[in-house]
Amino acid sequence: MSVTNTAVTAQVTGPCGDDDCGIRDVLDRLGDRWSVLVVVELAKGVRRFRELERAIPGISQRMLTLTTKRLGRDGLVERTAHATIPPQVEYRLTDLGRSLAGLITQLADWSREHAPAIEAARTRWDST
Amino acid sequence: MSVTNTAVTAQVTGPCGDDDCGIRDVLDRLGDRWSVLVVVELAKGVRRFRELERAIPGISQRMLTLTTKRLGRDGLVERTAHATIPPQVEYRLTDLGRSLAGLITQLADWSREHAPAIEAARTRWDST
DNA sequence: CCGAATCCCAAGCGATACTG
DNA sequence: CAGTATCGCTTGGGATTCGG
Repeated sequence: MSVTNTAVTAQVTGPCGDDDCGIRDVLDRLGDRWSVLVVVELAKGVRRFRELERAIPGISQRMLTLTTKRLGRDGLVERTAHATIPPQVEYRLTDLGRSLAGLITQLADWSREHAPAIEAARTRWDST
Repeated sequence: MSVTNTAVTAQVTGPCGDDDCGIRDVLDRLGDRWSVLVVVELAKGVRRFRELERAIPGISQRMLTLTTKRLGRDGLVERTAHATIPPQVEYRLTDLGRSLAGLITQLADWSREHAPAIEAARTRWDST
C-alpha cells in the first residue's frame, strides 16, 4: 500500500508535529466494524465463541473468527481451546487488551453523554 | 499510564447488558480512514482547507471535503468561509470536538506506548 | 460447538478532470 | 484556493457450505 505520490514522503515531522501521531496504528487495528465490540464484551469477562456471537448482535461467524484472530495476533486477546466434545474455546483479554478496554470505555461514555448534542447538530445541519 | 490496571475495566457492563453500548455510534462517526486524523490536526488550532490537506499526507481533496462535511454535520467541526479572493475557509473544532480530541489523544498515547508490545506479539504469533 | 473456505455484492476510497 | 463530479478499483464483510 504505497502512497503513490513522490512528494508525500517529503516532510513527516516529529511524533506529532504535523503528522499522524500513533493514531493511524490504532485505527488500523480497531477501525473495523467489530474489533472494538469484541474487546468491550471481553472486558466483562471470559467468553466462549458462541457467547461472543450471541452477545454481539449482527456479527457473522466469519467476522467473529477473523476478529478474534487479529486481536489474538496483536496480543490483545488470548485464546484457550479445551479438547472436549463438543469443543470449547475461551477468549479473554490480555493485560494489554484490558489497558485498551479502559480507554474504549471512556469513548463509549463520551458517545452516550454527547449523543443528544450530536443529534441536535445533525438536525440543525439538515434543516438548513 | 500503567498496563495492568484490571480494576478500571472491571465494570463495563452498565447500560449495555448484552447490547452494543454507545460505542457503535462512535465507530460509525470516526471509524473511517480520515475523521480522526482531521480532528487531531484541528486540535492543534484553526486550519484552512489547504493546510489540512498538506498536514494529512495521503488524503485526497475529495475525502477531505467529505470528512470535514460529516464532522461539521455532527457538530464537531465549525466552518468559516471568508468571501475573499482567493477564497479562504477556516475549520476549527467546536467545544464538542475538543472534548473528543482529548480522548483521541489518549488513544494515540496508548498506541505509541504499546506499539512495541504489539509488534512483539505479532512476531511471536507469526513465528508459531 | 468451533471454525475454514468459497462466492459475491456494496461501501469506501483514490485518481482525475472540471467549476467558481 | 476551495470545492464538485465521475469513474473504477479495492476491500470489508454477509451468506452459505463444508470439515474437525
